[in-house]
Amino acid sequence: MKLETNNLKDVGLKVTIPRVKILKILEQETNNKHFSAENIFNILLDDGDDIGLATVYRVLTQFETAGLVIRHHFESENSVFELNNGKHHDHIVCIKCGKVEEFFDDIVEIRQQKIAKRLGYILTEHHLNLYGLCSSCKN
Amino acid sequence: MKLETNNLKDVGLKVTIPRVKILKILEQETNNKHFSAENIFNILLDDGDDIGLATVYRVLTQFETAGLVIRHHFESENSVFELNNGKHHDHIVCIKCGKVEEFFDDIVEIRQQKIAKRLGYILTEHHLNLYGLCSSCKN
DNA sequence: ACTACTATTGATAATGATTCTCAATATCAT
DNA sequence: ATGATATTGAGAATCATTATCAATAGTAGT
Repeated sequence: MKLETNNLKDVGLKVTIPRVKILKILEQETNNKHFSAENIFNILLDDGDDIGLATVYRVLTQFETAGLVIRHHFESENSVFELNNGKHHDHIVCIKCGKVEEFFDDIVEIRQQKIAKRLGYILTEHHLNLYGLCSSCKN
Repeated sequence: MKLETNNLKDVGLKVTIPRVKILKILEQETNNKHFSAENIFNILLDDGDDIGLATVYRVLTQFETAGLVIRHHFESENSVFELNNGKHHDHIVCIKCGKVEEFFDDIVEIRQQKIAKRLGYILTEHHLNLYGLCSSCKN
C-alpha cells in the first residue's frame, strides 16, 4: 500500500483519486512547497486529470482539518497550503519572485511566550512572516 | 483649522465630509483602535451620516496610500485599519473577544534582522501576530 | 466479485469582501 | 461666485472561496 493511501486512511478519509493526486502534488520535492488551490488545480490540468476546482478546495480544507496540511495567508494574498511535517516553523517570503523559505528561531519563540505572558495572555498560536528581497532578487 | 483638516491637507487630499468623519472615527480614543471598513460604515450610519460603503473603502485605501493609516490582516479575517502613529509595533489578538493589543519588542526585532541576513534577504517588512486568550477571556 | 449504503465528486450557483463604473455633486484656486 | 477637476453614492462587477445537488465511486459485508 502506497504512502499517500496510508496517510489518508490514518486520518479517516476514503482513498479517492482526487485525494491521492492532490496529496502527491503536495509531497513533491520542489523548490517551493507552498501551493494555492489554483496552483494545484493547474498542475492537475497539466497532468490531464479531470478534477474540479471545487474538489481541490474541498480536499485541501479536509486535509487541513485532518492536520495533514497547514494553510497560510501571506500578505493579502490567497490561501497557500503546505504539507504539515509536524515541525513548527515561520516563513520568509521574497516580495519579488514569491519564493517562500522556512526558518525556526528559538529566541523568537521564547520571546513570544514572554510577551504574551507579560500582557496576561495564554498564547495559542502565532504568525511570523518576514518579507524582503531574496539573494537572487536583491541585485 | 482642525486637526483632521490639517492631516488631510498635508497628504494632498481634499477636505471632504466623508474623509473628515472617517478620520475622526479613527482618531477616537477607544479600547480598540482597529476598525474594519464595515465597522466604520456602521458607526457612520449610527451617527446619521449618509456615506456609502464604497466611499469608506476608497477613503481607507487613500489613507493607507498616504501613510495615514496601516492596514492589517489578522488570521483570515477582513482588513482592519488603524491610525499610523509612526511607531512600529506588532499585535496580539484575543481569539475569543477579538481585542487587539499592541506591543514592541527589541529582541524580536533584532532577531528578525539576523534571520533575514543569515538567509541572504534584505528585509523590507514583517508581520508578527500573536493569538491567544486575553486576561479577561482565559477564565 | 456483487450489493448496498454512504461519502465524494463535478458543475454550477451562491456568497462575501472589496473594487469599479459613471453620472451627479462638492471642493478649491482664481 | 465660477469653472475645472476631484469626489461621491449606488449599484454592478470581480475574485476567491463555499454551498448545492444529482450522478458516481469507495468500501464493508456477503
